[in-house]
Amino acid sequence: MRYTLEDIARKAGVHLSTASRAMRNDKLISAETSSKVRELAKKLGYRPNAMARSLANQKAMAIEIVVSTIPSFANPMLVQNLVGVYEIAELNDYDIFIGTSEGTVQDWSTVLRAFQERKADGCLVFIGSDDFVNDPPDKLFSKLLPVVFVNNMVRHQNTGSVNFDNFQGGYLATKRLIELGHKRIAFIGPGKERLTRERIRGYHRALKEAGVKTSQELYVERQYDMTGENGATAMKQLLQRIDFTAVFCSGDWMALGAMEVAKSQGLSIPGDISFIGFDDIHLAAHVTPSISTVKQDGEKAGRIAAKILVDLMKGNAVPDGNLDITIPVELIERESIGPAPR
Amino acid sequence: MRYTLEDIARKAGVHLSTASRAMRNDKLISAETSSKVRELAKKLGYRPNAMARSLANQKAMAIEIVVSTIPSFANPMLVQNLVGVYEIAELNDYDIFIGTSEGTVQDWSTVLRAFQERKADGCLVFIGSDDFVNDPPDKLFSKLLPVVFVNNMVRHQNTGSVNFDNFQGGYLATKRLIELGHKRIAFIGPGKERLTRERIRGYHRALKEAGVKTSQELYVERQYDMTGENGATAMKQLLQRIDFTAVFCSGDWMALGAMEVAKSQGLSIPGDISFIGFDDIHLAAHVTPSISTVKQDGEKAGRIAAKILVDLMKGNAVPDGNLDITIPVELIERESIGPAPR
DNA sequence: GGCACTTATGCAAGGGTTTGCATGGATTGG
DNA sequence: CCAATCCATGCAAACCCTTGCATAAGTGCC
Repeated sequence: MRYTLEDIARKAGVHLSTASRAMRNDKLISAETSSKVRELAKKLGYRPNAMARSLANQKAMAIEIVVSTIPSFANPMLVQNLVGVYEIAELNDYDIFIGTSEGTVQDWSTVLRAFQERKADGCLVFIGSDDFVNDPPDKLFSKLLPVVFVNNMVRHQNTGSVNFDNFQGGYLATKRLIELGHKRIAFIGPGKERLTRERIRGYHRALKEAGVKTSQELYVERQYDMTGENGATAMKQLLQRIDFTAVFCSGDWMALGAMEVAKSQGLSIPGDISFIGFDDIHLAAHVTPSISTVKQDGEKAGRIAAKILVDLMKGNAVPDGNLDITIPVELIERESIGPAPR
Repeated sequence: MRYTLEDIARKAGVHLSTASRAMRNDKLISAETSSKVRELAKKLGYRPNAMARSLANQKAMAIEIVVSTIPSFANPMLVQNLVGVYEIAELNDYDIFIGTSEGTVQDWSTVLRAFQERKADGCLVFIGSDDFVNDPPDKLFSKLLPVVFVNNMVRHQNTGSVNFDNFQGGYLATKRLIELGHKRIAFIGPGKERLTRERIRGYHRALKEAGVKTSQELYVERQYDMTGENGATAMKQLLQRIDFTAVFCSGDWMALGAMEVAKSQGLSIPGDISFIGFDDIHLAAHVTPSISTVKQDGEKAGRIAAKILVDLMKGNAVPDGNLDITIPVELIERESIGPAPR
């Protein structure tokens, strides 16, 4: 048997509205009545109907997590983010549900739908590609649905963003390679992602500072995800057309794929080529050789993003400076890098 | 501006209820009126309020995904499952949200809550541990909330399950090792998980069929997850106390961790020790040496589980035989196994 | 002891849909 | 031409909760 508030009220001998207030510990209700109602509710296992409550409150008490496609969850960084998000969501009584942009990168329909159907009070967007944000429909923002972007940025009303300091990451990694004597440093990554472009900026800055000439041939931009396969393909192209002594990969998976190719061609790591990745996925420390990388605190990013979103959803005033956050990164040195071969 | 059905009705010059039916293409409404209403709704961007609709229908049109903790998503098999689940959910207009059992394995509170608060019409449980199912509260099932278990099994009313043929997997893997001449084959896995226990059964069966004596010392059961760390720890214990030529690991991550330990101790794979894993995670093919493993079609499991759940939620009759499904597995041979050293 | 307050509770509208039943007009058949 | 039918639409209750306002009972004051 599932009880309704009315059942509880009747059995407790009070009015429906009194029971409602009692359940939420409203100070209007006497401590005596209040506890009587609450105990009865507890005994009967009563729980308020979330839909009715949402309807009355005009709050869904839910956050939509937007990813491009479900396999995105295979990205360990996203999982880390999620841990942080969940922590904050739970603390604030928000449920979390999943939406996809259905592959069509430019597709805002999920976000819009969540809002229009009032299934969520806000969205957390984990899509890094530019396409997604270049031309957000006015419809969306004019309606003031709170949205927080992770690894992306859209400045608008009711919008926040959380990004790692990708520029700094690219800079630190490249600088370290230069310190080790490398001059010809290749880059592999998906150029359509905002975060990769930032890393490239850091890469260029470090090269420029050191007076190392950059060459267009040293880039390989893959169109899409940072998968091992893409890393491997890019590596094969690089090996065919140019010589170099180090590779900076915009993602550990890509680094892993690229390293496999190098190994299979009999190259020694880091003897012949040094590799440096990005993300510090769990695996990076567990392969041979272990991968040097730029570490990002994914849980922290998730927590911050969720906090901003909660504030926006609750209508709390958030100082402009706290809406767009950049999180520092850290270089982790492991076996995959070494002095440049002479 | 967000419109309500009443707005649409007024502008279309019809009654609220007529508009409601028109939106759903009810045959009661004339084609003319119907299309007039629908076009107007489309033009104004009207979308029904999901909460109000849920309240009226007594359907949340949502599925809750229950995992033990968020980091479970780091398990690639779960992600594969999710791909399948999402496909079916979307097809049937169900939303998906995430719940955890909050670490306390025995905690059914999330599942109960989803049901009591009517936020979900059914649950998909991705928790393999026995604790979780040993003593499910009657409350739960007496209320007939549809639940489908993946990698676990609870036979009850309104309940389904999807499991891989773990027995067969354990059997095939072990048999292959035996064919390669191995006699002392160790096992590593979390014994509290139903799926691992099945694999152990298969392992024993193969040994028994071949007349190979099994030894208690060859097991190492780790309490919890199939992480690389646990695999490594177990491997260290094994190496200290006994000699063997092959290890069957109940999970590729464990195999990877165990292999790292072996390599770090100067053992050659598969020269000195053969390794075989389970799951065929993406990574298995990309490490050196690549890992032989038992492959499971995760997406298929997800799809089947979701289909069963949808049927249960909709009240469709499901023949008893279609409620508990076992999916075949396949042995994938890679570099990590070879003939037993003599 | 009447007045102004405070405190605890009840009343009823409102939130946006769905849906069984009633109604009114048009159509058919005898 | 009227009764019987049918079709399209309107009416109102129901889903379950929240909340501003009204009411009733209890307190203190002069």
